[in-house]
Amino acid sequence: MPSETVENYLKAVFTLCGESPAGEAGMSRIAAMVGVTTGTATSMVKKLAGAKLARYERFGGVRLTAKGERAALDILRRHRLIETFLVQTLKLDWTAVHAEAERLEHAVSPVVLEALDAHLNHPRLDPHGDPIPGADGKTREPRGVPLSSLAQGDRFRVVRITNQHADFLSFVAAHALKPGAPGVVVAVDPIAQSIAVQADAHAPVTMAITAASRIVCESIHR
Amino acid sequence: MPSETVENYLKAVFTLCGESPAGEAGMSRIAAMVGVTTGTATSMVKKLAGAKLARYERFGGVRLTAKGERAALDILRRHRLIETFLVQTLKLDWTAVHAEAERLEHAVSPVVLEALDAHLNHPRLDPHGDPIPGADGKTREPRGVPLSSLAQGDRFRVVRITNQHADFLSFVAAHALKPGAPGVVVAVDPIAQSIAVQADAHAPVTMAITAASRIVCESIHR
DNA sequence: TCTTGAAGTTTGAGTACTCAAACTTAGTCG
DNA sequence: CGACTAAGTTTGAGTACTCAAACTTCAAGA
Repeated sequence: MPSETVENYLKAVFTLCGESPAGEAGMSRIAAMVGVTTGTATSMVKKLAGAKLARYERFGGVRLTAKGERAALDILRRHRLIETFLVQTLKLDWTAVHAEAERLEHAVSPVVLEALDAHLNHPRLDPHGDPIPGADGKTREPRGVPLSSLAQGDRFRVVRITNQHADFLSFVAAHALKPGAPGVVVAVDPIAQSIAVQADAHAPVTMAITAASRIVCESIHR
Repeated sequence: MPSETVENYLKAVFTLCGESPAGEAGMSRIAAMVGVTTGTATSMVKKLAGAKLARYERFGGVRLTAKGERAALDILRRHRLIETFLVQTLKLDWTAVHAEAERLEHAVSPVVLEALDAHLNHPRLDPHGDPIPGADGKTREPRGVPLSSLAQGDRFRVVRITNQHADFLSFVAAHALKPGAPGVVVAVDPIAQSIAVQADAHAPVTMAITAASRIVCESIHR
């Protein structure tokens, strides 16, 4: 059973691989995500490789093995199920549960996890719209495109927020852009690299394209 | 904020002090409860003393300071609230939740804890009948006497089980002696050091006086 | 009083993780 | 090409916790 520390590295490598086009994670990004120096990350990645959880060679990128990926999906399942529980059952604030789940995910046993899953009625999405992997590790990615790819006048519905920072989530919530919310693209300014959007019955807000890329939407054709 | 390890020592010292007539905890018992060697316990107790959480002198007993006691009660609150949650909300088995709570108690933040407390409607007893300390650390001990102190023919109601071992709890459950259950003392044999009891509408069972001392009851006068 | 055994303490070493700082590698730009 | 830089690696040391084993203390009993 991997240690809490190893689990955190696994999660970091997994998400970074998912975000990078090459499907590889760089050392400095891993270090930043886990919150350690790059030296520490290097030695821990070696450890992951030693445990056959990751593939890695000196000065090359890091990627998970099938075994490592399976472990990462298990952690993700725990994390997202806990987030769902905290919001749905305990009524905690949507923007605060990520940090809480981060601590709890290492302490829930399989028994508690499955009981939680049953209690919540086997949810498939967490409060941020992220898919919850099944007990078998299978995940169904919700389809959608980044808000940043839409054009002026496009109508959309938010399906997912892919940046868990509390500040960003508060921003999203403040402008009524939570998963499920419908809205419209008011303007796109390629020079300023910004996009203005408006959730139904809310004031419009302008944000950078980079920020909008973290809000995943499906377009509404009417 | 005390580490997970320190929290475990605190809990051990607290319970042992509560159980001992002198109100002191011995090193070997602390070590056994935490699951380390006595040498390790000695050095950790020194650390507790250094942090003003415990009072201790070489070859003397260990006891908690007011600060240490406050911390221990906080951990106990977390532990018992979590146990209550696991049984009441997640419908987990009464006999299995102790171990689960042991892992989770170190990972719940004050915010989650209070949300849990509200969700459960501020319970005052956990599934074993143990009192749940308030957020202020105040505890109301349920009154009762050990089953072992009753005499033949005495009718009683179980109020609390003070041995959390899964085996013991299963035994208790198998004979319908869970907290709240009414019963009667069938026989007491001082020579064999045993006591025979019978829960209403169940078969009688004979157990050692030592075992019966872990079942706390209130007698029923009718 | 002397011995003995149980309980407690100390020491030295090991594991898991961390950092700072010196160093290597690989790619980029003048 | 050669120098610079960003990224990655290595080293040496430190923290928190652990054990095994040698040692000390204390309280009895012979």
